[in-house]
Amino acid sequence: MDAPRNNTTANAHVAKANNQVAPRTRIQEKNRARILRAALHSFSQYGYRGARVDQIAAAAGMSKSNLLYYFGSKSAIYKAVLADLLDRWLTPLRTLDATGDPRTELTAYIDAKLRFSAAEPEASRLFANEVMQGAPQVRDVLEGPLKTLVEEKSGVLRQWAREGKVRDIAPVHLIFLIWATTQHYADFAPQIAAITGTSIEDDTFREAARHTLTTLILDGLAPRS
Amino acid sequence: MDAPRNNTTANAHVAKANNQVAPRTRIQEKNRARILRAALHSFSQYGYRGARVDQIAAAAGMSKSNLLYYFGSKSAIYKAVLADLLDRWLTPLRTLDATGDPRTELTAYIDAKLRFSAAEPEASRLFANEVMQGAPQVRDVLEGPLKTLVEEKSGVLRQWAREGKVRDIAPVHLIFLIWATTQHYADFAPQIAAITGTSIEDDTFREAARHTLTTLILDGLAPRS
DNA sequence: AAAAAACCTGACCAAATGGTCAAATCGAGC
DNA sequence: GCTCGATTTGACCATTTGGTCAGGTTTTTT
Repeated sequence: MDAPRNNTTANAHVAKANNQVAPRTRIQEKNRARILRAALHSFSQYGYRGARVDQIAAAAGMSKSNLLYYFGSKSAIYKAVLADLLDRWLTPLRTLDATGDPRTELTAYIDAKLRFSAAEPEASRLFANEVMQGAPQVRDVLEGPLKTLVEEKSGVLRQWAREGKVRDIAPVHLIFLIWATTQHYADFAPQIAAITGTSIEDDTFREAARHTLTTLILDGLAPRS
Repeated sequence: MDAPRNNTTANAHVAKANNQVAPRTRIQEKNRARILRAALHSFSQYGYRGARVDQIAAAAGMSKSNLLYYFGSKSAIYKAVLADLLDRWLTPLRTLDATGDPRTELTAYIDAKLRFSAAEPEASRLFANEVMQGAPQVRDVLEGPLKTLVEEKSGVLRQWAREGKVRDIAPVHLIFLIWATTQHYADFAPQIAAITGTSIEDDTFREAARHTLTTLILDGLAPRS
């Protein structure tokens, strides 16, 4: 994808602001937020290639030119949306605590992931899309911080196993199972709606999913007698 | 998406053949197969909108014009690929047998799904893509045959529960769990590669996934004492 | 209230994209 | 080797798409 466009005199300040965390003005703050929201919607539904800049602009309620005033290019919008998203996606796993009780910790983790799927299904889908397309933008995050984090939490599970608190199963596959199942409710929402008539955004349904998942996982993990 | 194009005199025979199961000639058979293979590759990686007709043609080793001679439009190719795929995707669940032993049946089902992810990761990704975009082409299949099938197999699980063979958990969520986990290995292959350095196509890795999954699920499903 | 900076737009452009078509080539049956 | 339908292609087209730009309007600063 493209490098950010050359800074013309007209908007050098914005191009600079794009790479900063905090927007300069109230208007920038508002418009950047609206763009990111609209872009998340489009990118999550159509993927990078399939999303259309003018559609994002329309959804954000502004002209395409104005959108490109804030983000110099399509790929710049995409990268901004993705950066915004990664942290929220990664956070729940970080909180898994080795000193806590496995049942409590895993229950909390599964619940957090299910809530994320319910609260931000589009974020989940965008992440899925990016990864499915070979993770061109986030590969370094996957190979770096995420890999490290998974190795660390695998260590937690192995430690629990040594302490006899859980069974000795392959930790990465358990982590994949939790990711897969919790994200499935967001990523495959249309399929789930077609079959069950409801969605993970419905509290009752989410509670049923949570209950079934935690039951299966925790009892499957319970040490054999 | 578009309706198939009008049959011009030049290729009415092909337009007709497109809707038939069997191609007329050896050349048609070969070229249609090459197109479908190339199209699966592109659509699974970029989604419907993101895929490019000329790219598919190049990957199939023919001119764009020639590709459009066999399939009159982009959406016609897409529909053909998807139709090709649906059956293979649905088959494993159909074989789940109420009269069999739950452990045997579920193990076989999980294994079949994992093998599908390993053998046809692109098919799995294309299906994921289609569903994530709201299942515009396959919604009727999801709401019809798939829903019926899921309800039938939910009945099987409930029956096993009544017979005391498995615990009484919400059947659909168990089915979703198996779908999610097994497809995850195909759909999120780049993420899995980044973390583990291998993929579900590797026999050893698939065996580890199979073992962890079946262990957790079967023991999680074992009746409480 | 000026001046400066930030914000916004419509007109415009080059490249890409899905698709058409007339004409050339191929290949099996006679 | 001729014929006729099947196959293949390159030239071409209309539309879409990401992006630019000159200039106008609004907001902030002084």
